[in-house]
Amino acid sequence: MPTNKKKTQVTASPERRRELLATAAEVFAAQGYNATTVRRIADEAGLLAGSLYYHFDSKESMLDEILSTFLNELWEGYDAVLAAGLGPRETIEALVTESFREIDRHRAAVAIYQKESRHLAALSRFGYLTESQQKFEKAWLGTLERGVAAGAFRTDLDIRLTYRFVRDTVWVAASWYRPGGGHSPEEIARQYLSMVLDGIAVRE
Amino acid sequence: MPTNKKKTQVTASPERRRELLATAAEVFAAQGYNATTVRRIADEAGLLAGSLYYHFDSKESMLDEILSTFLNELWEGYDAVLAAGLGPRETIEALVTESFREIDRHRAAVAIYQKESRHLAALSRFGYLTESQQKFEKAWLGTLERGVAAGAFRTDLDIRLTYRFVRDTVWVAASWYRPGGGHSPEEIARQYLSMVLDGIAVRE
DNA sequence: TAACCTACCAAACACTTGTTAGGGAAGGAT
DNA sequence: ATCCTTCCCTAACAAGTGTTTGGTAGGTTA
Repeated sequence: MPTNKKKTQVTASPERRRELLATAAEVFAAQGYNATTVRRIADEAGLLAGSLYYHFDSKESMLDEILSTFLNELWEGYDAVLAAGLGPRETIEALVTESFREIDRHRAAVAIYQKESRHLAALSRFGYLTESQQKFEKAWLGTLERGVAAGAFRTDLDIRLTYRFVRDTVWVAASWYRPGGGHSPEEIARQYLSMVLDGIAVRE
Repeated sequence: MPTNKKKTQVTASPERRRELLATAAEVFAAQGYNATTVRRIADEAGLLAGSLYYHFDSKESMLDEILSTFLNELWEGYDAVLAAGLGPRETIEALVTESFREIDRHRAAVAIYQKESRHLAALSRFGYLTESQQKFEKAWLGTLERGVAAGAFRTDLDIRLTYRFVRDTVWVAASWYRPGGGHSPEEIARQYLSMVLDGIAVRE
């Protein structure tokens, strides 16, 4: 026998899995996870509800795979940035740019993450969400603190407020961003960084 | 007979209604509307599921009342600001401050609004959500354009991107804000405005 | 040809959901 | 003492939920 697989799904082509997960992610993002029925996903994918269980253990495991795949890719990019040894301002710029690239690639997953991660974190299966969020906070807050110490960022701001500000401004973009909509991720990142770093008011 | 009331709920004290709506809003905000069962709300309020239908027509009408009450109060404040004839920068400052006050007063409703408004807007019953959103965009975008024309705001930014940026930075605060948590709404508004207007970077 | 594997369907299962109907206890008004 | 109003409970309903079981068409392999 080959290497032990999951219980239900004995054999399956990875391509078909990805297809189904993509449509599932789209529906989850549009309707919300709980409001989405397994039959709706099947409809959208062109098969019947029960047939999904040939590919996946459960509705929850679909969500799990969508989110963990996204987070893994995200941290690949983040870790590369954090390991590059850049200065605080350049690190922030690189993190923001990388974030918008991830939104471009995984906008459905990001939207789901934002809507559901809070109450999903309560389930032990999704414990990695809390881990990721802590690692995230450590990276961003640490960089901001480095920047304040190095004189790159203002000292008169509450640093935790600043952190939440920067974090939120980046990720809520997933709620309105549509790929191929005039602005490239890099272009959006540039404008966002310009606003966050220098403000929208005219200098005297 | 007294003035005609709704179908089911013949008589009821407005105070009790508000109590129940408050706990319902809290649960909706924490778990999401669809993930919240009517039994869970009843549990939290200390009565049984069926008893809620003495006070309300349906689960949906609870949500409706929560959101419309919030939006009515919000527009009371906004309209006052917009009618004051302030300059663009002062208008933005006043709108942001007012927004944080509303988050302070209706944080549960705001959280619900953010999570659910997108797909609720599809239902004709919640058509006022779309109306409100359009009015909202008109007010903010208009003020920003006025500011650009008057030389108060930068001209090199995409104005719609700026609008979404300012809008989102304000309202996502509802996801982490907790009343009585050190910062007053006015204090948070001051810091947010400082970041949005002048940026977080140190000036040369 | 026969055996096998992949990917699906058809039909049902147990359970949860929002909602309703009828009743009753407490208390004020008559 | 009787009635009425307010507020809740008990008990059930029908529809919709995620999931399972057994079967099967069509291609690949032996």
